[in-house]
Amino acid sequence: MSLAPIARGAKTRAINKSKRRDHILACAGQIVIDKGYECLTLAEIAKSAGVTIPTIHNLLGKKSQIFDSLIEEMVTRLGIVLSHQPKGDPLLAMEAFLNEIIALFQTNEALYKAAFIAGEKTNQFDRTSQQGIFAKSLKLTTTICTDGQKNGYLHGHIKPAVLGQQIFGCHRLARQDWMQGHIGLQAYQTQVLLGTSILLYSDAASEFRQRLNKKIKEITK
Amino acid sequence: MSLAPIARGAKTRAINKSKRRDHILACAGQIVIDKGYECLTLAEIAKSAGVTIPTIHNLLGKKSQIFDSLIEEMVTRLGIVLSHQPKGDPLLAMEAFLNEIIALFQTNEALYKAAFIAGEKTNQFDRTSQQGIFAKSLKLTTTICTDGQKNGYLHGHIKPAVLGQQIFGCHRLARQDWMQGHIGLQAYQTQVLLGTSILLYSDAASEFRQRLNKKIKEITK
DNA sequence: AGAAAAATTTTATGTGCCATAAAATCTGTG
DNA sequence: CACAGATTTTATGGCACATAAAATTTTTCT
Repeated sequence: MSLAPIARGAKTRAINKSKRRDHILACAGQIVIDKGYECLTLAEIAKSAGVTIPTIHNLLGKKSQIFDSLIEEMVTRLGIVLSHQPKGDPLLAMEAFLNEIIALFQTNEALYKAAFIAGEKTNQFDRTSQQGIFAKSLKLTTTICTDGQKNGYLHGHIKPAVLGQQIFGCHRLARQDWMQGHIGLQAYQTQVLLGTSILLYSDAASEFRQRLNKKIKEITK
Repeated sequence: MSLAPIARGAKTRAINKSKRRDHILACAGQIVIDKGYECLTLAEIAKSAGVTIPTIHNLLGKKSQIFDSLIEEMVTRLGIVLSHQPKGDPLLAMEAFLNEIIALFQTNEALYKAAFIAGEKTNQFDRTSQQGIFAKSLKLTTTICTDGQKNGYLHGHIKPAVLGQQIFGCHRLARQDWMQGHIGLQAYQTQVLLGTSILLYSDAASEFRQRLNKKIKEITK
């Protein structure tokens, strides 16, 4: 009995496999964009990609793993946004952060929405992981509050960590509403900005407080 | 050709039908309590109720309608809580409101949780209806803020309607987290209370502000 | 009581979805 | 260009919801 034969052509095959995989994923993404999340069935993907269902299983694994893959890219892009350094007073920093997120979602609203829905269903957005977008977002809002205190914008009567978490909550709630189709990106933005302003207002030093009050009035007029 | 025959025994039948219906619903509820939401299949209900699947369809309609029925009672009870009149300063009123909700959910946590999940999936909690728990909750938090302003607890720099909505948001977000199993009822309560206190703090008059600050410190210590 | 009428339940069946084993096909390399 | 191994497909199964039509039960009326 000889040694097991060494696999030949492994590299080429791996490259091709990856290409086929990407093609199927692209089809899956397009289906979500065109027909919505609930139409993303294996049969639909198979038809669109010109393969059979078992091929999809073979290349991408279980259906939940298709979601995983779809989400992966989204998480990466979101991660980039979340690693930007905040600048200016807390309101400006929060606004910049928010605007970047909205702008990102606008590039492909349906797909991002679907990815979030899928991520929630499959518990993809590991809330406990320090690497996850959850932790990163929270860290960002908290950092802005901490800096805001250092630079005299906030009193610190309310701990920056607490304030940051509350503001992060505004983001989460608005995103939920958006994901579930109750509001659009425009309202998403407004809703978060209002909540953020009020929360900052609760701990703002006098001068900054004026600015926030003006902002709040402007939004709610 | 004579007249169509008049249905006989209609009343008795209706009563019995209702009983059978209730029995099946009770079984469905028990399944949710015992085995969780995802185990609530027609086959499971049928087995537990000692009937066949088509019988369930006959008595309760489509599966989504089973949820509707399960939710109905919950919404009624929640509606009762939501129609209680708030008393005392805004913090006390908000606390009373919150405590009633938590106490209610504690009576059968699994079932309430399942009902909320189902309600969200099937869009049961008509967000637009003035009769819905959504509108009622929002109205309650807003009323507390309005009263708080009248009685000098709040400045009114932030419109009571806006503040009420933000506080309502705290409830929604915490409930989401609870529904999705990320936090328990205890944390639910704490989270809402903290958010509420901070939001009230943002517009609180001097004396009340002290009280809120103490509360916030107490929760976040 | 017992037959007729109507409601109710069940049997049988269909559809849609995800999933996998085993057979058939294709691919890259020596 | 043949072969080894990777890849795809055919065939099949399981599970859940749903419904038509047959069988059964219940109620009422004589």
